[in-house]
Amino acid sequence: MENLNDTMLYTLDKCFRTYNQFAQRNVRQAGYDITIDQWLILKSVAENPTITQNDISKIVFKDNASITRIIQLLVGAGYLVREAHPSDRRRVTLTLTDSGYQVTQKVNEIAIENRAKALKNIDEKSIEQMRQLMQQIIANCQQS
Amino acid sequence: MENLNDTMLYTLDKCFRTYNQFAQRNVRQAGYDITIDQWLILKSVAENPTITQNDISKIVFKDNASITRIIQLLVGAGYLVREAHPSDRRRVTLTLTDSGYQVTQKVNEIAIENRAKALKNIDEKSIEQMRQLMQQIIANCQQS
DNA sequence: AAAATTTAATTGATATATCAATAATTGATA
DNA sequence: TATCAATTATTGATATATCAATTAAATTTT
Repeated sequence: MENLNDTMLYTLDKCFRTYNQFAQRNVRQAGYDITIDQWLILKSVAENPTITQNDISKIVFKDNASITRIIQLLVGAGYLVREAHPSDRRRVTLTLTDSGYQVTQKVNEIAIENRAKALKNIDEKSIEQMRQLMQQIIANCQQS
Repeated sequence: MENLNDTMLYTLDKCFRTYNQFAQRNVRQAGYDITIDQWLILKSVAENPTITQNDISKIVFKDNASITRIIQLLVGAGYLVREAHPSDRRRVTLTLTDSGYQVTQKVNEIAIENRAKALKNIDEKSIEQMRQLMQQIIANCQQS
């Protein structure tokens, strides 16, 4: 059996987890009681007010059921309002409350700092190369 | 607010999740009722029989508590045996059962195929570059 | 229009992630 | 050696992930 450490995908796993933990820690230390995942959903709604939960699940690459539950928490926290969709009653209309909007903005600032710190000392070209490589991996996994 | 899609770390998230879902699907479709996370722990024990749960948590980059719970499931499934450590009673000695060893081997074969499929059409040099870049990101996140 | 299909969202069950608190033991030190 | 500190693992509480099943509504087909 080859060594776990040798594989690129092991490093991908580690990189993802390390960054997530790092980003979450910074948000919490700044005094915001919200998870990165919750923020991503608020952000999606802020950027597209007519978005559906299905759309969100595709954007943040999660299961539909997860989105439902995270949104329940966000409604409970007073960051989001759920209303019936006017023309399609299967759907739900999501709206940010004032405090939801505030938090989204503030955490967004922290997220930008996080990215800058995580990508420190890495040049643009390398980042773009890595992005393309990851797109290729994504495509490979979606085909086979 | 910039677009979610623009960021490299969004792609990292997507790549990680896509690969994980892909790998898990292939293991399940091959008829094995085990998660990738469970397999990683079995593999760690197979490769190092004197390993502690703390060590495992570092290797697979997870919380200690998660490891405890995954191991409980693996013991319940008959893949692992837990015994008291002879000299240090805080520790636990983990041993693979026969069936645990079988499953570890079989899933390992699938994992190798998964990697090959995921990294198809990507040359060695690019993979190595990406690995180094991710190491840099990991280092950046661990410092700041 | 009635029936069948598709779509949007929810729920149940179980697995995993994370933080905080705790228990038990061992190691270090005064 | 008695105390304090560090280590190893567990547990509780809560959040998220995933699959499967379900509900309700809209769309398509017959």
